[in-house]
Amino acid sequence: MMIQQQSCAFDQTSGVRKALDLVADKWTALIIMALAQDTKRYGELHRKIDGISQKMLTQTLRQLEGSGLIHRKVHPVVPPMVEYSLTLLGETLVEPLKALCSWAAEHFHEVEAAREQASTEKTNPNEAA
Amino acid sequence: MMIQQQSCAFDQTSGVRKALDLVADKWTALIIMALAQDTKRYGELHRKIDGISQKMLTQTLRQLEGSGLIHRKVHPVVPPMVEYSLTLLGETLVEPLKALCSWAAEHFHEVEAAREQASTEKTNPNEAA
DNA sequence: CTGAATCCCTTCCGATACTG
DNA sequence: CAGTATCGGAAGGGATTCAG
Repeated sequence: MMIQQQSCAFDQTSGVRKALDLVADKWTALIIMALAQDTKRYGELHRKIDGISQKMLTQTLRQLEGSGLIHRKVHPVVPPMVEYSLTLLGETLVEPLKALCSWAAEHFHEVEAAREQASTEKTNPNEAA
Repeated sequence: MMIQQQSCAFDQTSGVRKALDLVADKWTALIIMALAQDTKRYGELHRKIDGISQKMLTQTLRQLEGSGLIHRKVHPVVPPMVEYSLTLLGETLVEPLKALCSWAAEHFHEVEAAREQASTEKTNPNEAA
């Protein structure tokens, strides 16, 4: 086992990995973005993100809470009511995330076009002649 | 099957998903960031990222090439030499990615502190008294 | 050097059922 | 409503081997 050290955060892998491991959870960013607008209840998140299962929602929520990015407020009422909101730390993540989403909104057409072209080239190799 | 439409890209899930599906590959962002500096050969990337296997490197490289984010230039020499570089489209992704990495560099201490505290609270529940 | 292909183990994650 | 527990398929990804 070796310890590798680097000075610049995005010059090497370590800093990048820490960011991605947090965000690349496929659901993490969705939840952050959903909560960026306002506080939401468990069911609201479940309905809003919709593709997510209870398992993944709860699991990701727990992880985000443990990482200090969201706050979980339990209201002692019946039926149970739990509200999730971003912490101050969580709010700082919204900006970079929005930057990424803006990029996607702006360029995903080009990405899909490139993919289309890549498929076409595989199908019709004579194009390259 | 239902079609859900939204006006704002990061208001709903679809736009966010497209961005994350591209970046959340655990290796994709690393490669983009590695190439952000300059053109690199296969072996250089392999050495620089280092945690990656040949399989994942090649696989991710192919995917990025197919998405039009990187360019693959084969030099007809022996031994073989292949250089990878960002396309113009790929370069547009660097900015948002750096934003994310900057966030990580700036806040990952807080995240780890929160995680530490979360573990402590589980171990010592009497803290909350 | 660059890469393809296989094996195989691990993790992810969705579906389902159950609880306070 | 807001979870927890378990099962099982699917996918991710590492190690190894072979090839041009």
